[in-house]
Amino acid sequence: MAITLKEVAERAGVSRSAVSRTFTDGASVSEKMRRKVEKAARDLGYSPNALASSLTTGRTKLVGLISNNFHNPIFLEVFDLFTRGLQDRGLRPLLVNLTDETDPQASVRMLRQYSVDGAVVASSTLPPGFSKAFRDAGVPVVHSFGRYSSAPQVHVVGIDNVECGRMAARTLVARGYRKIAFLGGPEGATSTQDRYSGFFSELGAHRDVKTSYSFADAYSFDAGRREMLRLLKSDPAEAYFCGDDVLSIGVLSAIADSGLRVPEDIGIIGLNDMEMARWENINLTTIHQPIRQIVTSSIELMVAMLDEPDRYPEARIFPCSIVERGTLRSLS
Amino acid sequence: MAITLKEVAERAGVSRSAVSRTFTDGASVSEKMRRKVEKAARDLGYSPNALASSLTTGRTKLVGLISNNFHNPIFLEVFDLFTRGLQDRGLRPLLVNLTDETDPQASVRMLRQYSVDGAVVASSTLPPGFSKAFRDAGVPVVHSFGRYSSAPQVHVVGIDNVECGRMAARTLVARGYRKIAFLGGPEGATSTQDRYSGFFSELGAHRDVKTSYSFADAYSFDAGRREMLRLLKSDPAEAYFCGDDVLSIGVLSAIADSGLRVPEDIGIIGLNDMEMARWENINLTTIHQPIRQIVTSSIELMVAMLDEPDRYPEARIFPCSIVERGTLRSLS
DNA sequence: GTTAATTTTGCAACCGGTTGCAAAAGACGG
DNA sequence: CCGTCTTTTGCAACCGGTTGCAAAATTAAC
Repeated sequence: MAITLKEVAERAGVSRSAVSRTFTDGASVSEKMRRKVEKAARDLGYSPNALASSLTTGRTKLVGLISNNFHNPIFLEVFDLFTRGLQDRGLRPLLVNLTDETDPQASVRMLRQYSVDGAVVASSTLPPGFSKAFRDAGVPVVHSFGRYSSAPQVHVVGIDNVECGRMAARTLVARGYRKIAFLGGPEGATSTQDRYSGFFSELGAHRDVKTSYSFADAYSFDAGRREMLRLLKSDPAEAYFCGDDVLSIGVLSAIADSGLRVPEDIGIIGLNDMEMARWENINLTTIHQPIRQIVTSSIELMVAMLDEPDRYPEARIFPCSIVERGTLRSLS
Repeated sequence: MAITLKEVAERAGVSRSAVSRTFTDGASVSEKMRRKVEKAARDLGYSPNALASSLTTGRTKLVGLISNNFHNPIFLEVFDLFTRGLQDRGLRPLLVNLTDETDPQASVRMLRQYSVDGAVVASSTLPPGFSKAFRDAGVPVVHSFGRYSSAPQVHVVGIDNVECGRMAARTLVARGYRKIAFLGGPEGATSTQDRYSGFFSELGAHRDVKTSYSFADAYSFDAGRREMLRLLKSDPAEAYFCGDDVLSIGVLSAIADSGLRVPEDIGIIGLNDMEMARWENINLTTIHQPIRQIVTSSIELMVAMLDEPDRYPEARIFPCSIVERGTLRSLS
């Protein structure tokens, strides 16, 4: 159906190699030849078949974009940034939705069938072992929003969730809260575990602070609301560090329904600083996660790995910062 | 790097064709041969190269998933549904972000280079001409959330936006509002235009209703809030039909800030019924758009077209319905 | 046990490109 | 104008598969 190299060659009256070379930059073609070929190509509406060429060059410019976070609005921004960033570099994202698939091998096999040049795992909940499966299969991989490890097996770009936990704890203590709780996201998520451990390691130094914790079963409004409604039934804490902004918003809604006020009766601090957090009717105090930088850096790392597949694995950690809005009582 | 057909053939001591046939269903292979080949393949960790086979079969199982809506949370759900639905049918979504690209030809060329089997345009703002460019290039295309036309040039799956406009108008009139406004999304979007025309065609029959209209410059919280703050300065209407839920939420926030109450002072009706609309702290009355059905139907249509590329174009229109929540005064 | 009908297998050409190599063409110097 | 060096071009093999066709192997029928 589509026009092939051969047809262009025939029309231009040159060899197939000549046509191939005009469309390969860096190849040796005279100006005269190039013009002749380009004319023929234009007349015929030819455009080279990227897949066929990948067969010999070994590069498809396809990059697997793998995620299981299709319910958290911040991931729409993540996808936006990734797709645009990859496109700008001539790479094509092959999107893989892991929602109902947890076996890394299946994804690895699939992406190898399509000869992707690399894979980006964009998820804060998948375990490090998942991305390792790609590396073991010889597929360059970057785990964005993944767990930081001091001896990373694969490239990781993200934040230090342990430090975020500490930061939240310090902030709450500084505001004078003395009965503090951790309301985490899914218990199995690495991000939840790390924030938990940072949070409580910091609070360990404060013997006068009463602590408690629980987990929501998803990073979602409903999960947050449900869990908070449960907590409100019996002796709630003075302030909660929530696993995520969207969870926090559910929590806020539960509190509002119960007739209590934020921040007067209960303080809330979230994490992510998603767009909604600054909506005037939410106005959530939260910890900012530098999504844009994480994505940009992930793409740069991916691009670097295409030229240097055995690059020594590194972890790139970006600092987070508190964004003060209206859901914690003020310092003074 | 990866294991090839030839290596498996050598190890199994059979011809390359034999190996190829064991991995092609419907091909003639004896049980004995199949076992021999499968053993060799397993030992070597072979998996066939989908791209190489596409060269001869003419099918890549790649489907372009094209959108420019990377800021509206409902599209995260749309992407979720599309990726899972396509995956379930063995198709692979190649994601194309059109945010900073408006020339259809560039996308068409790119997707042809990757020999996609088809393309899904998922956007309520792209003009019909955009998807037509794919059809003209011989790429099977479905425009999801696209403009309905009685003589569609390409397959369209979506809702009747004109009827939605009418529905909103009827609802507002029935609630006794007599000073009614249209607060649309981007003026250039086909969905905005259609809702506008339906809305005012219905109101044309009511001479006693005062009308007005304006447009937000994006389907976003900020745009809605900004526009509403402007409108509130001078003689606002009694009720607004907003182009979209996320716009409505921005509008609600502006109204709350101004000290007015919803629905007592101003009524709001949105469109989409996104997840957030039913959050207890938002509780938006809106028009439900059956996203799940639209996506499922789009995928079915896409799959059908793979077998029958010249299928006669059809429009599949799904009915919308009003979801009554708390932002319009009650009927009584 | 033969022979015919059927199934399985391998050969070789092909899909749409790329690329090493050697021949052809141009550029340069004298 | 000739010889040499450099650039451009075409040939042919290859990338990793598929497939029509005919030969080989089975199976069925007698």
